[in-house]
Amino acid sequence: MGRMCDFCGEQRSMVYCRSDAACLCLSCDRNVHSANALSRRHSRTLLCEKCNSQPAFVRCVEERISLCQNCDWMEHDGSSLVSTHKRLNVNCYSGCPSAAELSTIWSFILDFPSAGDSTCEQGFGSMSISDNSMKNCQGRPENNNGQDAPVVVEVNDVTDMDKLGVWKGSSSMRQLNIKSHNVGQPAVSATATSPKICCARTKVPRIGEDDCFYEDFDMDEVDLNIENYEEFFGVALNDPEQLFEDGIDSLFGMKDMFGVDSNYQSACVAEGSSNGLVHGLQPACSNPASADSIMSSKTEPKFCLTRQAHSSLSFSGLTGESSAGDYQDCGASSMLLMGEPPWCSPCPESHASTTRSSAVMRYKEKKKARKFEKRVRYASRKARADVRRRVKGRFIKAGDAYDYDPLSQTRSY
DNA sequence: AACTCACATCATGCCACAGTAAGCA
DNA sequence: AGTGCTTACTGTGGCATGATGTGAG
Repeated sequence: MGRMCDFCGEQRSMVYCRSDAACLCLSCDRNVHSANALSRRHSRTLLCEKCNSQPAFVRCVEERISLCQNCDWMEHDGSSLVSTHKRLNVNCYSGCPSAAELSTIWSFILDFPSAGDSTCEQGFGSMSISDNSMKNCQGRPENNNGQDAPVVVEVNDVTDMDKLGVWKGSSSMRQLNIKSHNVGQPAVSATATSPKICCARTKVPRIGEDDCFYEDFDMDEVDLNIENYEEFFGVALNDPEQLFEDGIDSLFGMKDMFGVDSNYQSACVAEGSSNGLVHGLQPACSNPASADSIMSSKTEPKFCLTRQAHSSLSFSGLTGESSAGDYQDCGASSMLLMGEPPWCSPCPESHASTTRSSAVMRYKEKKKARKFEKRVRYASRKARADVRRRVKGRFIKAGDAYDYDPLSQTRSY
């Protein structure tokens, strides 16, 4: 018996909404996400049928089960016979697709239950699958290497790819590639559009900050503003009290500059926090020398010292007895599996200053554009707030005159 | 260099009300 | 221990407002 719908509590949940962090049955999914234009944009996907708590990542054809990244990893570990199972990407969707459209998105589910009427409430109408509202949740290009991926995401150009979050190189993708699973390789070369720092041979895609897989990660819970990149690039730091935390920030600042997903940063810091990593000056990483590495990187700022500290952090996120699920949304695993971090390749000295300035510039741009989305803890409250009428932004009593109605954008006076 | 001003950005509080937790019988 | 009721608290989004930061003169 699967998990019950978080909204009605009566039907078995089938889809997972990341924005709401909620598991919903198809009926409630339609009801909740037809409430207004914003909720219609929520990206949803199948619910993992094994853990019933995470968004599905792939569909195992042999086992006829949808799995999240963690469960997929455990089920199809390379050492096991089932690692050869054929698996299909599970796509995200938004809007209010009909049962038929959902069947198209997830064509591998033959017994797809009907969700009832296909038309959205409030006359919104269903959103066409072809309108780019549907996207690959893992940011993977579809249907490559002859894999019969359920839906082909049409991308007009590179810009559109970025907008869609298509092939932004999520950790999940890289893990599958590395493990040589049956899930396809990217048809679109990431190197064509992905900026890299003096490591042209690296074929690692840039990790997108807007990767939908992480979109509801709560950045508010951990203050991760990176303010110390200047120091990292050459200004000595004299305050040992601040040294370690700034080192963490700077590390992540480096990561951020080179395009690594900010959620990796937050996830790893969160993980570190749970281990007393951030708040105490405990050794940040699995080996005691790691913190010292960070320290030394501060007093003698060089790129390769950053790498040293980085790899230590990666290990801290992956070693030990922790469940792999703890890192499911953390790019750390892939970062580790990729081996050499892309920015650590030896660079000709003549390019160093150019590289650094461009990295700083890109980092600043990215920092400027960064979004700190908050996590919605109670989807039902959000749903109500989304449709509640207001006067100057304030909620009003039911029946009172209003100046803003999220549903109709009209005024009562 | 110090100051003022204008503008931009950020943080906070407010509102109604359903849901939740705690306390009590 | 379990049940039912009451009460207090929480969280949700858009807007207004004050605080803060920044650059020009």
